[in-house]
Amino acid sequence: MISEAKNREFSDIMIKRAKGVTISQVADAAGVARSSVSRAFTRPDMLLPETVERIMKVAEALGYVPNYTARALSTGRHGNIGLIVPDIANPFFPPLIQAAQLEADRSDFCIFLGNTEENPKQEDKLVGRFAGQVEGLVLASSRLSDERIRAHAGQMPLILINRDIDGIPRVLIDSGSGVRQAVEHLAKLGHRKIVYISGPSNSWSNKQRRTAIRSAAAGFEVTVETVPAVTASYNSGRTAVGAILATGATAAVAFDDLTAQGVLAGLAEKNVSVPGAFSLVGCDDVLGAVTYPALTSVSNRSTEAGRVAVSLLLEMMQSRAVRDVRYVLETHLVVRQSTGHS
Amino acid sequence: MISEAKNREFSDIMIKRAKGVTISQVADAAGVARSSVSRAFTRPDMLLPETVERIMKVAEALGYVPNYTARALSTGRHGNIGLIVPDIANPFFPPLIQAAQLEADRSDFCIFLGNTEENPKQEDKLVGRFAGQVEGLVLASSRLSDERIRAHAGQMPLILINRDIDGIPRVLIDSGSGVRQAVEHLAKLGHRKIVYISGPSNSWSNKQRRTAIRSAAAGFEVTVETVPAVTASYNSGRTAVGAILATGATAAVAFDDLTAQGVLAGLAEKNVSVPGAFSLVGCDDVLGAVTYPALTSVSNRSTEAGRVAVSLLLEMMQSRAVRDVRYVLETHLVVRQSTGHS
DNA sequence: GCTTGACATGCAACCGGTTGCATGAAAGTC
DNA sequence: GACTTTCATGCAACCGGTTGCATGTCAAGC
Repeated sequence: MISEAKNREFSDIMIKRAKGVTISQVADAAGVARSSVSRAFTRPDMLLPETVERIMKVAEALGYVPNYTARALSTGRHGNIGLIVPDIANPFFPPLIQAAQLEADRSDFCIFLGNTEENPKQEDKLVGRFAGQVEGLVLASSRLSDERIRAHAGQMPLILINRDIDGIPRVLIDSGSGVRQAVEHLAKLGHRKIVYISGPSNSWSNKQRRTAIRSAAAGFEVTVETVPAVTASYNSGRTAVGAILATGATAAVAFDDLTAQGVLAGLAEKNVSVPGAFSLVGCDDVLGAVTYPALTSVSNRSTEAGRVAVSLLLEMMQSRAVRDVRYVLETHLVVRQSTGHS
Repeated sequence: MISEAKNREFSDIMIKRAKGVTISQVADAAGVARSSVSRAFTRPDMLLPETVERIMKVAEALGYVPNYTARALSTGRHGNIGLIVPDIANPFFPPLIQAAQLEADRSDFCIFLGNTEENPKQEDKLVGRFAGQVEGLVLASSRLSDERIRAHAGQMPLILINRDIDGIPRVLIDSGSGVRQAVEHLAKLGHRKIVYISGPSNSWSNKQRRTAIRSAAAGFEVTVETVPAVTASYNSGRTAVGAILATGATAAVAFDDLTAQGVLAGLAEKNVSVPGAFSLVGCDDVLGAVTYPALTSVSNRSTEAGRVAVSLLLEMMQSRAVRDVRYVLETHLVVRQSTGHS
């Protein structure tokens, strides 16, 4: 199971790592002041072109690389932004992270990633830990209290994704629009009683979806019952199946695709055919065509959310002002094979 | 689609962010030297308990938070490690990232995440960008050349995941063992000709899997043909189906589950039943029970790989020595429903 | 030919901590 | 009581850059 290289006697070698070349060494070698070397890298227009060239040549030869930490100390700018998510392993987040990173990269910013395991304490700790090292922060689906978020927003530029707090710039994926379409779709298929399989109780999206379902159902003369699934996961969906069937409903909307996937598995175990005997709709559309039957789901716009959040953050950092932005991304229903007539 | 808060007239507010409290302010307020404040936080045993307590009280009252950037500049330790992956959206990586983060967190380290989009240039750029800000680096499935990796390893502690370079500590997921089991499994089911659907040509795992299949096949009197899928993705698997069927093989092993999933879709489109008319094995077991039919796959140990890599890195950073470690994680075949008699 | 201005470069302070060494007071030794 | 030891604290240099201001040079202006 574990194997290491044979030649253990040669295996411990002291590191002879090149202790980074500094600006002073370049300055000496090039016969200029440290400030000139600094300027050659940051404001070459202040120097004679030939001076810049000479410095660059020497720097190159010596293998000089600017030290970002030192630069950050004097300028206050580190070129990093933090991104905190509750669960990287949830397929909703990787595309968001990817998009955020891409957008950050366009402005030469690096992303500090934090994973909170859905734990507010861990989230608080990470924010504190990031504080000195990033210029701004994006909190995706934060599990923190409004007060804590406000407190952190007072310390540094902060953008929220899927969390709606007045006065703090936020990007919201409005799954309400898609969820309403889902209810309408189910109603048209003849379903009269549906279940909402809820997600984490401190999730803004969960509240939003539950509310949207209730209000939409009222309009279509459909009754709704809520069955909790505790966390957003395959297993909690699977174990919720008993409770779901006990309600007598003929269709369900799950908090997210992961939960829906668990429900699909649970239904299959109980030999309830989908969509023959039961219709199921997911949310976030992260599994879509992959499940069997292919899951009808509410589209997600996590990629755009990540991109927009970072772009708003960068703008905010640059203007050094905070605008009360509320950027809403609408969603829609993607019909596949997991829904049918009642 | 886009909505912003109504009260635009109030929306631009200059930031009045608390400009961080410094050690000097705490020192003045507590009537001690800056060094004492510093020690109160880093080596309280050097000070009288009552002095520490007084300093802490003042610091608390002022809302002092140590500046990690400044600390890093003088100590050379920033408490960050970098993790670079080729594609966050590939389900192989999130569990790895999560495990790495968890392990780092246990020692109070933060993770800098980099996504290279499978692009060596981007990877090189990110490494450079991280250089000043992290104490060590983990490169997962690096797409860089051996030379570049060696160069970077000379600059800072570096651990590789799924890349086998002599002299550089590495954690390898040996899919060879699982792949051999897959070939044996297929041979026992009566398959005499199988296809290996290859992945990225610069991927170490790809080479390893291809080699393992060939050598295993020889032992079981099975012939192997290779069909390229260019990148590791759903689409490239799907488009490869024509070429796969053209070989006349009755079974295939795909570079990874994503590719296999695409192949499944492609086969379904062509009305080739799985496992009735064709058997398929994936790799990495990231989709497993989710596909239809449930995919037989080679287990992945990405979680352990992430954990072990970070733990080796931390050890290496502490000892300031580099050991030629080659940590191998074996895999095995997980049989599900996508394989059957020929 | 002297003044003025533009401009390239250098000087030195600063960012916010850390740390080796010096200092001085209290405690211990004979 | 003088002498050493111990130890809490302060001093000041340092980490590697950035930047406002001073300086010196050279060409243009009159």
